[in-house]
Amino acid sequence: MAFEPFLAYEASAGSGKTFNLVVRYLSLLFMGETPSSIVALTFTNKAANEMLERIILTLEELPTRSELAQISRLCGKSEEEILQERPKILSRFLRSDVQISTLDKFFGRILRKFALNAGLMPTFKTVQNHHESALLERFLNEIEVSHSEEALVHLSILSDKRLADLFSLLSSLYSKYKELNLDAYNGVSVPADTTEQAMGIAQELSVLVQSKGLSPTANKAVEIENFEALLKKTWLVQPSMNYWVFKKGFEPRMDELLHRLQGAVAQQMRRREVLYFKELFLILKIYIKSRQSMAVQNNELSFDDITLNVHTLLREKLESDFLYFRLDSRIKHLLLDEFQDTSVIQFDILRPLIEEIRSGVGVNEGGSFFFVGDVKQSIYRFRGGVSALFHQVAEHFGVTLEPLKVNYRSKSEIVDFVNRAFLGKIKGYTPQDTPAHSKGGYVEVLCSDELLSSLVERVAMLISQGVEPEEIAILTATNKDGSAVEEVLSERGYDVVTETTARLISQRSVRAIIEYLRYGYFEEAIYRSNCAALLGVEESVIIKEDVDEVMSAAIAFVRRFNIADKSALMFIEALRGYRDIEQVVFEIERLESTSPQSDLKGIRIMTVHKSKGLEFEHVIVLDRLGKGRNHNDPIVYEYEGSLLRGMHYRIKDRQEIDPIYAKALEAEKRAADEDQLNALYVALTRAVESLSVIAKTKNSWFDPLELTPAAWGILEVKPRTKKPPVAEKVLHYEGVKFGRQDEGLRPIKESTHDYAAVQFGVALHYTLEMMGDFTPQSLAHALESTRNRYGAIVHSEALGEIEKRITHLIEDEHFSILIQGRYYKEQMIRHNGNIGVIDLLVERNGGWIIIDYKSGREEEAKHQEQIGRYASAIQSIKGEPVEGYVCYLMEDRCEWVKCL
DNA sequence: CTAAGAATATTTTTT
DNA sequence: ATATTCTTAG
Repeated sequence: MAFEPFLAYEASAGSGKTFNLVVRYLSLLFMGETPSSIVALTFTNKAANEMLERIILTLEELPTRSELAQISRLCGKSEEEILQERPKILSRFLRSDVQISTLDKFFGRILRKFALNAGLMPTFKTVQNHHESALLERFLNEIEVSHSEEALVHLSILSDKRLADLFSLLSSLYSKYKELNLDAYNGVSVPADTTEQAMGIAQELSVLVQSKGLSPTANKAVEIENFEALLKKTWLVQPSMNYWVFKKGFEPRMDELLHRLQGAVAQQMRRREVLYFKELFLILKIYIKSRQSMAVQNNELSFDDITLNVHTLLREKLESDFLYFRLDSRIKHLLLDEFQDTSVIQFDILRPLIEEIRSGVGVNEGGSFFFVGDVKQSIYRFRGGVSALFHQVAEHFGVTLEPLKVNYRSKSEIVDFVNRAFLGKIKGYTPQDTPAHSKGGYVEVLCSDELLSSLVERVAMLISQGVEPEEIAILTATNKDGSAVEEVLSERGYDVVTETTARLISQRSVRAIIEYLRYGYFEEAIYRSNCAALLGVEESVIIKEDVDEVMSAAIAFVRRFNIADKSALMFIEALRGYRDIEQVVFEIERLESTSPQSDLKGIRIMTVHKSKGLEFEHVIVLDRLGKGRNHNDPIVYEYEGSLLRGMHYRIKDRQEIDPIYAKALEAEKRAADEDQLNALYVALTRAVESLSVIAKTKNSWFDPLELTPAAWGILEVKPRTKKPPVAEKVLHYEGVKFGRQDEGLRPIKESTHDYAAVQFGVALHYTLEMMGDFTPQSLAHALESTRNRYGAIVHSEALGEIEKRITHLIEDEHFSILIQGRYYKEQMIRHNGNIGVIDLLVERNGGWIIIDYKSGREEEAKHQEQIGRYASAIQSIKGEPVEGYVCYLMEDRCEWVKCL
């Protein structure tokens, strides 16, 4: 098998996608390519980190890894040759600017580089949401300036929507505005108004029906006051009047009139549609403008803003020659993971890059393009993911497409079950094979109307069989379901780990505080009712109080109702960052913090979407606790492959009288059903050893699979494997940064429950990390970044405090002596399988100095132990003397503790 | 037993 | 916005 430069794998669940990505990546390295010429992109940070780790681990353990043979075959070198080159390759990899990241980070990096070309500041901050009220204000201002008030009002009346609903529609349209032709309706003439005509026909029909001497019900049914009332009639959308109370007096003339009436109504609906889109696109243009000027003014960009700006920059603004020269003429190899989730815009940004590679001329000679994905696991359509791209791109670029058919993850009973469940349901489903050694496994399907108690039962059963809680994962349809499961399991004394994405402000206790503060500020009863409902108390118990002192009002409230959980405490800390009550009530919805995670050990609970790409020994998939989905997008999008072909205005029952619309609606329904099926596929393919499906008896999420309660195989529990102490393995990264401390590499200790202190520590480290060197100038610069990033959480006194403490450090004599030499910041080391970060590592005269900053002395022993571990790690790889220091950045001075 | 119409309950997934 | 439940007429 020779190296195929243009290759894609259709990788079903568990078929070794990461394995193949790693083999591909390493083969490129062993073929002599530099790490910086290879860009590998995934969708989640988790996946990016995993890939990086796997690459390093594989390189480390290459002699014993199964990847070795594959790599050898791919790059046409003998295994001996490869092993011989390994140390050189490893060391080069570790020294390089490795480009393994998420698409969003990659785009963010490009945009920063070219920020000035895009009319942005390179220091822009990435935010989840824009400041909604400010954006609305700006938008209305633009509306006024462009004299479009009338259009806005008209649009609002046409669609019978409030401004707030229109506004959220606009923000969802914004992310795909590049796919729309905003001028599509410019020359379209508005169909003539047919209300009169329709009313005339309706009148005629009414007279005809009433002449038949039918029942009062029939006569009443054809009584029509106005056009709006006509639209509400059920008979209007029937194929014939020969039914129900009318059939007694039916004559063909009635249907003739009915069909003419339907034609007139359909045209009226089309008229509404044209009017709607004309106004909507006009307004959307204004929205886009205000959104962009808002981004520039606040120096804040959302993920959408970044992607769209990069697109504009790369596809519209810059000469491509100039661009690629500056962007990175070095990008020679592109590896894309989870390709089925790529959006049209995202791919359009990458397209020229692939075309360059495909051209194969000049610097691009010998380039390659590789992607993996599985259209069966495409579940991000709502976010713009277009799975049709997968085959389209493969065909367009002449990419060899190969299926990976063997499932290495799940035991055979599970694979067989999944094959049975999805064969004939997912279009083109090919059953997966299992290797001989993964015989066995256990699957059960339960039907129950007491989902939660059945769940508890299953969990108890697994635990009683000797399964470790950490090996169990419960997958839910929604985050809300996840919280419900969490609640019921922790009530029974189980440890749980929730990985549902719960924003701090959506926690019950926090919401209650917010509603209370709003009640105090606005004095409107609705907030009191909300608050009382959240707390489950009588409304009269909520008393309006002065909330000008936000913090103390919130603290008093929390004490009174005894709701001081972790989230509430963290929220109160976050309130510190707000100027006054006004800022709190108007801006709190933007607070981005997430609620603190529960303990690290326990049963894992997450949504199916979150579980994608992960695997667990024992999986329980729980039916949705609430009702099924409900789309309320007023627009029906019509796709042809990856191309947005048309948009239709959603009107109730329109499909009955408008075949074109019916077709679009049908296609949309099919896509939605497919999404649901794909989500189920993801859910059922996470398990290694056992899988339990707990389904409702009616309106089940699993209905499309037509499952019947049964069990297959035997539940086998692996004997408790005490992890043998792994031989100390260390690895030292040089000059590479793989993320920030606050992004999960350093678990934040919460033992003190002092969130202010935690936040302070994080901000302090961030500032130190942002400093180019240890001068007052770079401190000032770094503080600016910190203010941008943590301004909402860390109050300004704390920033002053950070400045003071770091100034002590810069001026510290001992420090200036210690850092004489080459120093590396934020060095990552792998240590017994864990990744650690050394704040500052100094290389001097054939020796090393490790410095770790701390903001408090609470856990001194732990700090020293940690430094000790890092030191022995460095010592064992470098074989050179190492000194370790903990540097306590105190309010008035630096204190040094030498370890080792 | 069937269908209309009113009243009522319930209503995602995330980088 | 839609699914479900209830009432009513035939």
